[in-house]
Amino acid sequence: MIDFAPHDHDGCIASALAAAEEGCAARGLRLTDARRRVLEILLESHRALGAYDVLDRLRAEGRPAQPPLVYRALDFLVAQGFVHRIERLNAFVACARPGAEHAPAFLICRACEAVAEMPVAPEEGRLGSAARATGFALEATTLEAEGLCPNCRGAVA
Amino acid sequence: MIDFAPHDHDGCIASALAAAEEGCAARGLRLTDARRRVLEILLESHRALGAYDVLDRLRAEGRPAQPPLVYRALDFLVAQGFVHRIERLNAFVACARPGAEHAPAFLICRACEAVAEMPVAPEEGRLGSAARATGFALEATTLEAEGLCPNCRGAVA
DNA sequence: AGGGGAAGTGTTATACTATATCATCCGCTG
DNA sequence: CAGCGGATGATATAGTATAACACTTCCCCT
Ligand SMILES: [Zn+2]
Ligand SMILES: [Zn+2]
Ligand SMILES: [Zn+2]
Ligand SMILES: [Zn+2]
Repeated sequence: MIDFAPHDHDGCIASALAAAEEGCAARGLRLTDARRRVLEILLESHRALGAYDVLDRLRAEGRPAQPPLVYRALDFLVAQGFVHRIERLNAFVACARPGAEHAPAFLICRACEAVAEMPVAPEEGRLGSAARATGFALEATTLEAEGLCPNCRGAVA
Repeated sequence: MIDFAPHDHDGCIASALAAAEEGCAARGLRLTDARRRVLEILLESHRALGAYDVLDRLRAEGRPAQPPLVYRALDFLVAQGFVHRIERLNAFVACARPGAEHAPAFLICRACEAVAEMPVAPEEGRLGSAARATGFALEATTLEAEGLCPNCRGAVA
């Protein structure tokens, strides 16, 4: 999802799952049932879900599950780049560009809670040059913005 | 602290406290004892402290205190811009430029946990233009990077 | 001085987020 | 089928944050 526009979401889900399958196969890793189901739950919407939201959905569909199951699955999916963690929300969102190397940035709507993943390269911005200037070795960056998405901008007073 | 270099830290503390006093006076707000003490604790180091770290220090100096006291003080200090929240760490750090309008970015050393506040303007970077392009109304941005500071870069194997 | 409202604090309880630990199971390889 | 490593089950606990309500303090107005 490059912005907040409607799109072929079924295809969106299918291609993300396919990318995850391929990525795991290529790296000799297993997209187990639990991991796959957690990814599917996150893919259902372009919103960030808390680990316990995911847990609730697993339980709602009849799977007994405990927090560690969810956190293990999320850790795996994040490590493989199929899911991103949203630090501002302590929550998780499915990657909109699985497979491609990318350093994502996020636009988070505070009204509808939609999350859009934008393709940026933070290490090439001012932070990167500032880091280089001070001798800081960048390893991971978080770039998140909160505000109102185009859809909610009109709806809210 | 613009980078990880040594500096006149006593002066650093004094000027930050003075800026907080002035800012409160100018806005008709009260820098109460609790708020001031929490700010002082954060100013002691250029590191991010968790709310419960602050709580422990308050208690260590003989003040009975409960979590809400600390969170209220932190909320106030963050709202006034005297303290910043570090989302990646669920922790708080004293502002290095109190008084000045700024949209801060942070470099966080994963070895010594020092936090440097860098002056950047995220809304002018690619995220800003991407947001504008999609009609997203930016309200707050988080820009944080983790890595190794110059001091720890050599020290770690 | 006294009344009264807003802001701040005290206190208890609880919600939400995340991990440690150890036992067990499953899938693969030799 | 024995053995190994990764994955899951299960229980407990650690760490982060807020709700709710009582009480106090400050400040302004009379
Ligand atoms: Zn979609
Ligand atoms: Zn929205
Ligand atoms: Zn200093
Ligand atoms: Zn360091």
